[in-house]
Amino acid sequence: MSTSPLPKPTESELEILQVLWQHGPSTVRFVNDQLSQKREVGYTTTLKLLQLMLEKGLVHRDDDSRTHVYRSAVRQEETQGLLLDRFVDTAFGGSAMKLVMQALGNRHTSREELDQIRSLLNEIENKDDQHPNAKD
Amino acid sequence: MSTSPLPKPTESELEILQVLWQHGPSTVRFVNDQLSQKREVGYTTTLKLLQLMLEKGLVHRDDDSRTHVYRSAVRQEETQGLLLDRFVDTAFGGSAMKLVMQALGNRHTSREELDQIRSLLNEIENKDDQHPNAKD
DNA sequence: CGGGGATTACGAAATAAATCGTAGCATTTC
DNA sequence: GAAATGCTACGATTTATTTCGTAATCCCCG
Repeated sequence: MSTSPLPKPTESELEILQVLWQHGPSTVRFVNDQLSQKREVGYTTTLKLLQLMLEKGLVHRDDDSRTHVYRSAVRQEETQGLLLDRFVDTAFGGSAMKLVMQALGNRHTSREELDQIRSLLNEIENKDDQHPNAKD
Repeated sequence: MSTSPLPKPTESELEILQVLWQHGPSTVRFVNDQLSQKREVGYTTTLKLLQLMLEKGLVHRDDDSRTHVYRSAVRQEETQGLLLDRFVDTAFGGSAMKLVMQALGNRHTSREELDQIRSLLNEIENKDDQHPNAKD
């Protein structure tokens, strides 16, 4: 019943996943071009990373054609949730609350966003009341 | 204006900082005992880490007495803010909003906590009104 | 005093992550 | 059909981090 081993991506792997999440299935060339916009990175470096990610099960690969196409094997929300867990733990001593407070307090948040959060809060409160279980 | 280089602590260093933040200035022995409650870790490992952190400027050391006492040289909120920035960037593609939403959505949040956030939201909104403090 | 226990200093091994060079194969091009 | 081009495979190196062994030193207790 392994829902999914869900290996923990490193920072570089995360960068790649961002590209795949944002642009969909991509070639090594494309991913590398994207990464290169932010910083210098060799083609084979990106290639190697993607190969490692394939082994880890972080991505799938379509190698029908000579030029392989990679796509994310993990869902964005799920992965981010996982990382969030780890981060809350290591950086905030386990208190998600503190993290949220800090995230809200530290940076500028528009009124729109504030309202957005408010409705989320209400949703949570309601859902919590009715079906502690119903997800989705 | 360079507030301070503020070196980025690694995960292990973070663990130690948590101890120092939580318990105040401590001996190597104490820090090691605390860490050992979570996982096996050798005494000299902790010692070495603290020494490295001293060099990096992450901690101060009082070596008046033979048994040195270390204390954090960085403030908790500041450090956490720094890490949060980086994390938002690498894991959430820069959207702090998404992070907050996910943090709230994914885990159980008590009504009390929800209320806590609500008041924070109000505070922010008010403050924002009065002092359009262009922070950048 | 003198030994045992604890502490620091330091070097270096073990591990993890990222980067790249080179070789080899396939496809295109002339 | 041979050279040029572009791609993958793979090993090796580099860099960062964590871990620990050993030696020197100090302090307390008998």
